[in-house]
Amino acid sequence: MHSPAELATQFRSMGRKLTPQRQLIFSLLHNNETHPTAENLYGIASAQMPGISLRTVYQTLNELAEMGELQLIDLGEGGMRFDPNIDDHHHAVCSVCGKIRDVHVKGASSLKPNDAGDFMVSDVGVVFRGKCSDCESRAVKRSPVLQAKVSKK
Amino acid sequence: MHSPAELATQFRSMGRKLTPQRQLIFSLLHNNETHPTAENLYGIASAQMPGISLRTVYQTLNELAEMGELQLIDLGEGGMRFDPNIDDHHHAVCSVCGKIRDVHVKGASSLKPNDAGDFMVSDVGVVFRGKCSDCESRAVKRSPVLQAKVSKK
DNA sequence: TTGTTAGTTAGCAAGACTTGCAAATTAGGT
DNA sequence: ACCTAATTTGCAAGTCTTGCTAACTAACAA
Repeated sequence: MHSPAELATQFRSMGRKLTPQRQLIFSLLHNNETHPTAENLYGIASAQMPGISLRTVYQTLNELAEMGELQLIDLGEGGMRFDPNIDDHHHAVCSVCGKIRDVHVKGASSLKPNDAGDFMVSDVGVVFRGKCSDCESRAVKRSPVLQAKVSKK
Repeated sequence: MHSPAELATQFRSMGRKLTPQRQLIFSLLHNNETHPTAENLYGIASAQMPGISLRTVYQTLNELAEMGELQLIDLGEGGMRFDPNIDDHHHAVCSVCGKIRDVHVKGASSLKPNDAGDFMVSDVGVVFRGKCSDCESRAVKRSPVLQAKVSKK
């Protein structure tokens, strides 16, 4: 996603208005790596601008997506996630905490479907599922063995 | 997915009943490569068994998914798709006709996230988006150039 | 065959997420 | 300060899926 300032210019050049709501949403998305849902953003936005509506958040997100400023991610968990990172990247999803990380994948763009006739690939998406380092270390700390050690004190 | 007969045995060995509804759904899924939605299956099932409920279709699909007999695919198009193919495979989605094809991808399982710390990968999913051969050839047949040729007759 | 009962089904209500709509509001130019 | 088209709100509605429960039935035993 471009910077809030650049987006502002772009919106105006399209004959669209630069409302405080839009500015707020631009700023909340800028450098945001949390892959928020619309509801997530609405929660944060409400704190800074009481009265902003969820409808407006959705609307602005859709506009940005149409402009190619956001990547939409649907992991089948009941809500779309919005990613302002539009680099060529992929995602790693922790099945414990649910967090999504942006990851780069060497060789991803040269992957090819082996048996799909003459399918013309225009985009490749890779999703890794597994356990992130935070959850892994937390699991170790709470493992039965270690807990036994602790409780012997 | 295992064969309907094998699923029947498996269900019974779990103390579950082999109802006509389940048998029908097993048969509709067997060798089904259309990646149907619950609604799709309900439509076909209703034709053969008027009165079967959509609720039952969902229920059976969820049971099969929990048993690891189905793969769930969510492409962010507003409905889960069910895939009885549980081989190690991936998907190619045509952005014109929406059809999903099962594809094998050489090297997919050795892909690694480059910058996600110590993320422990347990599963990798690849989705190709593009245009399938059917839609490609259809586009050629209807191209302006060819249409001009045809209209000159 | 009949009886028993735990597992299933059907149908509807409700929940989660997202969009349509129309009235009220407002940014940006005159 | 005024106009007007764009935007925001709030609510209703749409889509997909699940919760709930009364009615039903497969499976087993006598």
